[in-house]
Amino acid sequence: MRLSDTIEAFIKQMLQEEQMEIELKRNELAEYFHCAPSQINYVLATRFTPDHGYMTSSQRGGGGYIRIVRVCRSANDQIAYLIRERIGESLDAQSAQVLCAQLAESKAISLEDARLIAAAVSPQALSVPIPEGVKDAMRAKIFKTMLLTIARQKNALNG
Amino acid sequence: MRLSDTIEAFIKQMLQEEQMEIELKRNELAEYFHCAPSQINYVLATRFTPDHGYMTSSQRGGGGYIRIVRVCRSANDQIAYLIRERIGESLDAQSAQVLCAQLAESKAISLEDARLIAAAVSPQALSVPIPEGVKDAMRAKIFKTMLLTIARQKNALNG
DNA sequence: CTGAAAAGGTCAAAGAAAGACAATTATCAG
DNA sequence: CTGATAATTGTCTTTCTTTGACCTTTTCAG
Repeated sequence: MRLSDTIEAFIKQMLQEEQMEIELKRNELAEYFHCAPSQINYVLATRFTPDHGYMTSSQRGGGGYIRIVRVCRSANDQIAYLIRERIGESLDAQSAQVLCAQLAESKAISLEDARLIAAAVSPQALSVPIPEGVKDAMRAKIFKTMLLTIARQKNALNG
Repeated sequence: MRLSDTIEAFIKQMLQEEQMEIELKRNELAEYFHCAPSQINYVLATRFTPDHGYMTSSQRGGGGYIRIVRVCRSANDQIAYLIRERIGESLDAQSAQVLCAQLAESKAISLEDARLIAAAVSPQALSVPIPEGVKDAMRAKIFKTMLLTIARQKNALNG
């Protein structure tokens, strides 16, 4: 297993046990995992972004820290945000995958539905010879169309 | 016996003994069989495609891997038939709709899943400026990829 | 006030896989 | 025998991870 994954898991563990908000010392954590301090930044940059459902902030100098907050939205808000603001006209493959994972993890949609969206917009599913930019545009449309469909189906149940 | 066949058999052996899902190192496997690493890609591309009932994914970089998931299907399964025979390389919008309706009607998949597929391959979702023929090719791929995902989820429940 | 110490940030380079694809070689049907 | 198809190899590219050198901000002692 990669070090980055281990660190990611460690941080998520902390977030589960404690609560939605933790504070950590970059140097201590780096020391603990015997890695360069900037490795911590790498983990945050690749696994704790807003797309992943986290906000981070930090303070330098004596007594400095890194704060990680888990963002919590209702399922409806989250879906609406994605459709109206986040996705837009273009979505690359990697972001799509991250967003699907996040939707499932936050229980905004079921894991099964998340996998279905991920499958539909995966590079494999879209592997025809057209420019990458066009694929991103199509990915955005497919993603939004499917999200809308899921939202409608959810509402049909609840009323 | 050709090397490719040996590698194919080896991977299938792993998939039977372990479970439906394995992870392997491309370089290790290539080393083991004394062949070029790209040979592994060849085997995957020719023998572990969606049409064969497999899904593959991979990760590059340090700690990279190739993951292969077998979607166990009974030969007479309607989903398997669609993936292997019916859909093929190209599927127009109208046929896609009909197929979705039939799948739901015959209870091969749930109504919700049928609607999701229909949404994903609808003209609306695919409305970007590319030739109609390319869209049909893409529709076929999306359809098959999603069906395979559903099949996998179904038999994850049963065992 | 000021400068050293204590954080954390940035960025680029090195390393570690896997992917793409062209070129070559083997096999096989006719 | 020959042309087509399949298999094999090699080379170059892309992606992800890890490290390290250098930069900026903040605090705090004197």
